[in-house]
Amino acid sequence: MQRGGVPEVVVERLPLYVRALTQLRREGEEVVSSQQLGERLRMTPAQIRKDLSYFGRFGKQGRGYSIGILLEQLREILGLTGEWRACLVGVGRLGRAIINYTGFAPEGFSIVAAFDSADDQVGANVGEFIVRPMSDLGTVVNDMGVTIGIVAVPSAQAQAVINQLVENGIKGILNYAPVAPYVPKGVVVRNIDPVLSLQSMTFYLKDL
Amino acid sequence: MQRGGVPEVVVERLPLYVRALTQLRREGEEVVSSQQLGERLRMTPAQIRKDLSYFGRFGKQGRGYSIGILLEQLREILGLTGEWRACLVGVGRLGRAIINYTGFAPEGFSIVAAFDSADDQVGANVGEFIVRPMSDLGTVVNDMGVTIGIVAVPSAQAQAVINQLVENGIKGILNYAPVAPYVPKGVVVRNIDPVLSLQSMTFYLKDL
DNA sequence: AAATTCTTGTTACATTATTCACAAATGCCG
DNA sequence: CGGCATTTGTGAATAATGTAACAAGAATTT
Repeated sequence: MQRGGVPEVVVERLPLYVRALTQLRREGEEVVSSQQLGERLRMTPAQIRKDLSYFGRFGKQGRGYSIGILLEQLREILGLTGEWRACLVGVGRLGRAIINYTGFAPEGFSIVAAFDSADDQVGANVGEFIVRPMSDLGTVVNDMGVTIGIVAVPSAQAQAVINQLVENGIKGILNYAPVAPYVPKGVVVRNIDPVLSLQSMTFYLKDL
Repeated sequence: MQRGGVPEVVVERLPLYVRALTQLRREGEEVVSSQQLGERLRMTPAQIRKDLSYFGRFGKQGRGYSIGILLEQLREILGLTGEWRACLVGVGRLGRAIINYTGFAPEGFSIVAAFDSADDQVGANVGEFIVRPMSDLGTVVNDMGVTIGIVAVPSAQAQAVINQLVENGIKGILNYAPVAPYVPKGVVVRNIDPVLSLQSMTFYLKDL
């Protein structure tokens, strides 16, 4: 349990609601019940109602939730109303793929600079960016209002890079390196690690 | 070593142990205590011991765990002793990045075929593969012993693709599309969704 | 070889998360 | 309008997960 008494598991489900509601709205719906939302997301209506109740009372008995209103509220709660600026560190294959990934921008996350700790990458053109040296980090973070760092460096360098990001004021880290990084309290980390996912999957597959 | 009765959260932590132990072994260590392992992974020693106790008794009092033995046991438990063959569906930008990702092979996961549902991609050369039409799926799954499907298609097509994979006998799905797919019981899904990760991160960043 | 220090595996306890169940609203139908 | 069908928000009950505590075994020291 963290911030304002809202359990972290609950916070992690809110984006799911945002996504489902967005889709429903695109489909022309205006109202949705916890029942319907639950069917779509394959979770119990009770859980949805309970989750939402941590933040307020958004529904109407006998009717459900106004999609527009709930969506707006959730986006506000999650801090998704503005633009979030991120910098990428590591422009190897993975980093290049991340730069070219078109899924971030529509959700309000923009990559505004690319760094690499290897000298032979610095100065190179990647996507629309010129790769910068790590020594530029402080300036870029301050000047461009960067709050999120995306880490796509080899695991051996990941912790060092993350330390540098944190020292330069980065508050959120999206880590693609296969390590469990240490960060001081107040810095938020999310790990993206498909190998771990596969390795727990095989437990269930192994003698099917 | 029974599967029924082991909490899923525990199974999801085992790969973390495997990774930490592998690293320790590379560093030349032979023995590790739950205390040391806990420091490395930033979790309590009690949790590690409890997790392991679901599967057997691997440690020695007063000494700790033999890294070699524990590693071997965990790899066995997770089904990581052999090679797992996967096919990729979707050879857009994301799919191409996945094909070229070098992190899977060393862990025993190999991509052995690439598909696309768009006709204009079929026949194209991607990495070392010639992109196949979805109609080849059944044959490939059978002939090449593919058990895992990696989905990297636009979200609108994801569910349909997943249905096809399941119909053709795929048992595990690594889904990169931003949807929560429906699969019948017995099929295991893991979702990779960096946008969701960012969207829950911002909750904690929004008024820092 | 006794005392001391470690460290496991496990049981008991504490905390966290999910589901249930129902009063109170709301809308709809005839 | 009255009755019926919905559906929320929530407190209580249940289930799941995590932590602490400790007896017992093993290594190390004296």
